[in-house]
Amino acid sequence: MSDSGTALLGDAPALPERVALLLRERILSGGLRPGTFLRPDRLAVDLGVSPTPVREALQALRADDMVRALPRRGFVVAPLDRGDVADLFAVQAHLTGELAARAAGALDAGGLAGLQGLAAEVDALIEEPGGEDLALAGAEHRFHAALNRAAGARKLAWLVGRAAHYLPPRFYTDRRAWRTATVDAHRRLLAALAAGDADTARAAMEAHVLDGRDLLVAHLEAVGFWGADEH
Amino acid sequence: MSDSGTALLGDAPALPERVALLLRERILSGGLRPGTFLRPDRLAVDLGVSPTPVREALQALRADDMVRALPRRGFVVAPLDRGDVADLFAVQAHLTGELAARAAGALDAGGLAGLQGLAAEVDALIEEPGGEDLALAGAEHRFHAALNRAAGARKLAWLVGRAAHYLPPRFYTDRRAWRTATVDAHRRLLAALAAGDADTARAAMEAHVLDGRDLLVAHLEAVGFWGADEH
DNA sequence: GTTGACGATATCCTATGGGATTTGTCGCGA
DNA sequence: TCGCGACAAATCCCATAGGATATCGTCAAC
Repeated sequence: MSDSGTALLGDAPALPERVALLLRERILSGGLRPGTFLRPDRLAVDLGVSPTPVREALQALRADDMVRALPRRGFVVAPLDRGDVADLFAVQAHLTGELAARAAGALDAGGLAGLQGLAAEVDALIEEPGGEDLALAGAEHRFHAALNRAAGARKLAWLVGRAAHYLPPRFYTDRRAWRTATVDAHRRLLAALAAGDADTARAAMEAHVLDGRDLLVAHLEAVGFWGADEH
Repeated sequence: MSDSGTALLGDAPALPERVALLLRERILSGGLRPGTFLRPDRLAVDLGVSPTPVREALQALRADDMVRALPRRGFVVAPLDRGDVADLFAVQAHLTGELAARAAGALDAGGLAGLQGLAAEVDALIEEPGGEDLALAGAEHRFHAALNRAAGARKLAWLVGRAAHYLPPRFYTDRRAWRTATVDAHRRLLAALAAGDADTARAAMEAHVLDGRDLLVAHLEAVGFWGADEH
């Protein structure tokens, strides 16, 4: 907090959101293990920001159930076991599948063309091996957002977005397996949407989400997230 | 900011949470219609608190998708139509039912006795016609929380808690129909739990949640929440 | 009538400080 | 020696003030 304010962060979106993103990554990277205590004021000085945006970021993490508030005592990183991840992605797959199925029934020609364009952007970025992770993640996000908008179910899309915070970009964008699986999933999904086949769209989307789950689980295993559990 | 700080609020839980509760009630009561703009600083002076807890409360509402943030322009009350409510409670019923089913399989004698005790507290408060709404809502909450704990699915319980913010206490505790339906639902649920009958427990709980949905819908109709929609 | 720039307003964040509560330690008594 | 109560330190929670930046309304110019 000596010289220039934001020290180790970029400066594109709002500050609380960037802090929340950083904390989410630290938690899922194993840097902050479940049970770790977080002191807001200390975090603020460590990150080089003031307490206000840190407070807000911790509130956001609390809404994701990634930290829990201990009144007058700070925050703790919430527990997360294999069962939790399984539950989370089971719901995620179900809801995302439902959204895809609804989109299949509600999509007009223009909407379909728009989705195809977004999918093409994603595919193009996937093909580039040295591509920007952030650009790829952004394109993927826009694709899903457009699909959800087409489905016309705001609250379902909201729930999906909540749970999606458990799968940050850098845990999948650089995985070769995910890249190949994704182009295939998008292809099958778009074919189903074009045909208005809700059931196939649902199935393709569910499979896509479960691919993401497998990636996250593999990552968590790799970093030893579960610690000394009974394996 | 003139004299004593907290002017029109109680003082039991944390301040941001109380502000969030108050805003949630205002929105679902029709006082703040979807599309209404909210200015954080103005809200702060109107409520007689500082901008800091208001910021945090609005962040919490944003996590519930009850308001949306417009960067540098404040917040808007999020849209909510009949389809949204239907979706929300369909998911809520499914997840709550799942939790009940798991509890049926995982409950030991002590846990069952504890739940029966909590249910008895709820029933006692329901019988008292002039009973305290807050006490009843608190007892009901503890009952469901204990059940969710017994089910051992943290993330499912978390998702249920998010969506539950759409059903504030005062929209159901004073409804006679809800009171009679609730004692019956609890009785059937406890019987199923005692017998370890997961399917019956699930069905009873789903019906219980859908009762709550019907109450909310009736309330929203009564206050003219939907406004000039095509009915 | 449309476009451009200017000033007012409000948000977002920083910085600081006080009040209240919890934690940790010490001393006392059993 | 062990349990218990009180004091001190640390920390959170919230209030307040102030500055940097983006948006909106207005007005002049083309």
